[in-house]
Amino acid sequence: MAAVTIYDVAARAGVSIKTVSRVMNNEPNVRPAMRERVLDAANALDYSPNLSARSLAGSRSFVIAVFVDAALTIDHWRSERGADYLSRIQLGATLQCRDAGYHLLIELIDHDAPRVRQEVAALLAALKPDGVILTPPSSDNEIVLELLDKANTPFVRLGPERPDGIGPRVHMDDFAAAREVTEHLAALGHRRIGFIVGEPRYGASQARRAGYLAAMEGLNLPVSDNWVRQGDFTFQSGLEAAKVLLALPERPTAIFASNDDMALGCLAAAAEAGVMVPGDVSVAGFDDSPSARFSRPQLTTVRQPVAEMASLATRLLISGVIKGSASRGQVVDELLAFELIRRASTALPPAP
Amino acid sequence: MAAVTIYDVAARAGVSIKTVSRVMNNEPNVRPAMRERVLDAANALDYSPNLSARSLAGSRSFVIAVFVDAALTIDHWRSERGADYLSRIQLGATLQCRDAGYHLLIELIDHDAPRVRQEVAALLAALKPDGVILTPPSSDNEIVLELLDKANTPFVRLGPERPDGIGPRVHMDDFAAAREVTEHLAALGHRRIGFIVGEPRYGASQARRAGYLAAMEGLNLPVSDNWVRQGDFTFQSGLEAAKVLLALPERPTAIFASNDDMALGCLAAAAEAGVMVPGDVSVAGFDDSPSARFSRPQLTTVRQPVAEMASLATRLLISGVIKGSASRGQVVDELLAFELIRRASTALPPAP
DNA sequence: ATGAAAGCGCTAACAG
DNA sequence: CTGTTAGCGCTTTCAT
Repeated sequence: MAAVTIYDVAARAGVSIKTVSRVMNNEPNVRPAMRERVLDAANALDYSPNLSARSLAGSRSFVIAVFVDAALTIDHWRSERGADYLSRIQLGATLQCRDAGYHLLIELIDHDAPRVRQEVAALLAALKPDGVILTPPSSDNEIVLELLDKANTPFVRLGPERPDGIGPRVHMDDFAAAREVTEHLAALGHRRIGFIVGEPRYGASQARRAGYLAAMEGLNLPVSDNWVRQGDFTFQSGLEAAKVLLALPERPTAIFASNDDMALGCLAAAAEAGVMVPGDVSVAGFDDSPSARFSRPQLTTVRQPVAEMASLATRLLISGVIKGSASRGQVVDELLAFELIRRASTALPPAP
Repeated sequence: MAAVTIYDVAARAGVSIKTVSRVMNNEPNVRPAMRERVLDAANALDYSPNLSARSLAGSRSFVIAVFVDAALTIDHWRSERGADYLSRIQLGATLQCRDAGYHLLIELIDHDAPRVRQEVAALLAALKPDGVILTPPSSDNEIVLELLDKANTPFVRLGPERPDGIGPRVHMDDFAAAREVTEHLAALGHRRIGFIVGEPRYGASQARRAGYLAAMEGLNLPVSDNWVRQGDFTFQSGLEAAKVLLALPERPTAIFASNDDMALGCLAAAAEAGVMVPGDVSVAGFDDSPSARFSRPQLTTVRQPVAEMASLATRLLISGVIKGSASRGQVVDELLAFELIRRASTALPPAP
């Protein structure tokens, strides 16, 4: 059962291995008749080129790697909640890879361990991936960006993330999305709108807060420092922040949490406090996670085009549009549209 | 920026490349002092062996592949519900791989397309993975099993699945679990217990039904054909089956659905029909999916040790306990424990 | 348009 | 214990 190699195909087709190689790689300079003959031989033998050999000899590995934060991802997997972000990435990226004969590798990286440098360098040296997709917060990790650049490995930074830093980005406009949520609440008649900030390590957290503040200012609505609470994207932090907000003497009639998990925490806090949602207070989230639809009431939130971003990133990488450090001059900055999803958790404020 | 190779390390350490190879692979027959010197050189140069070269030259590829059904997985990803099974697999398998310097590849395979044979053969030829983890329903696909065996690729069949067929298995006892759920309902006082069967293509479906029937018989409880409805593991099928069950003249006081999605369908059907859960009818599911905890009331269900199964399978593969077709004689059959999770959806039957 | 030769970076099978 | 010599299966480069 020795594996069938390019030599077997060449022998059967009566050509040189180079010709077989040409055919397998769709290179030019092969007469149609010849190509046909080689293809027939390959089919008859069930030939499939060995990836390692191709990768070793050539410049392509047919592997796209996705770098995700280890601690975060494991946490999400363990909690069986929130693994949703990675699932969407996998959906978008895997399908593209499949169509192009590529393989997708999810790699956990210890985003802020002292050994990131070594870990990532080793990964790149060992795998030599044809492209890397960076997810937040690695999209903003300068060490990672530097190593990718040095290794001349094409990569795409998946947003949201800080606008600075090198490299191609595929992202969405968190600022605009947060502004739109806030304006939606204002349009319903809310004037006292509370906000729960996300984990500060994420670029998205700042962007969303800025969007909220910009909307409030644009609408000439007052913003009290008391109404802006710090959270960290967890259910628990949302619950605690909401507790404080709901206990305020002049409490907000609406709370906008920077993500769905925290918004669910708000719902829980409201239930505990005997406050009706949306009767007494409206709650909006961000992400459109699956749980946003299982909650009672269902959450008004923002759908992020995560699968679409991953899909686009993968296509850019595979197509060769992005070419490693060679493309540093060239700017790739794709902005994808979000969508405000209005559900039952936001409604008119209570009559005064 | 040429990549650093084994020659660079050998030169710096003043030894032959073979010695470097020995050190990198933890082979014996290297004096500690020598090993130290090589390690120092490797570190100084940030050397990391090229995976493709190792794979091409040697017998190991440091890749473990997980075969999942394409249609099913894409569907789960799209619906953003149920992707949970794959997430748990990834949790268990990825962590083990990471610890051992292996990489995990999730491969979608078109389980019942005419081209499975070619698709899987190509995958094995191209990747030469050190091991393959088969998930249901691929665990039962004879073509896949045959190809794996022929390619001499070690593999583990993740259960539940049919007991027949070759190869090592890591699974849980669906029969016993279903029996336990049924007995739990009976212990609460239920005598008329309905059952919703799962998608027939899954071995688990039969096993769970058998467990239900065995429990009923063992308890001398009547089983009416009317109480056993066919479903297909979807919410919708659970909803429809439950509608029928609830409309029965002498309707069951408890419904045991073969998975959580269908159980959620039951909850929806009950709500529609104005039937209280668990006041009027108890509902139990199977899987302990995340949504089982978001539902109202929360579902009584069975927790499957999916991550543990994947973790064990990965360890078996990496450790070399399972050795491809060479091990066909040797029986590996690991049975992992499930857990009945009692939540609010099951309670005493209504007073007659 | 096709082919021959020379590696890619590593491990395997021997030699010493 | 350490080193030498061949490949692994493919792509590259350079002839033809």
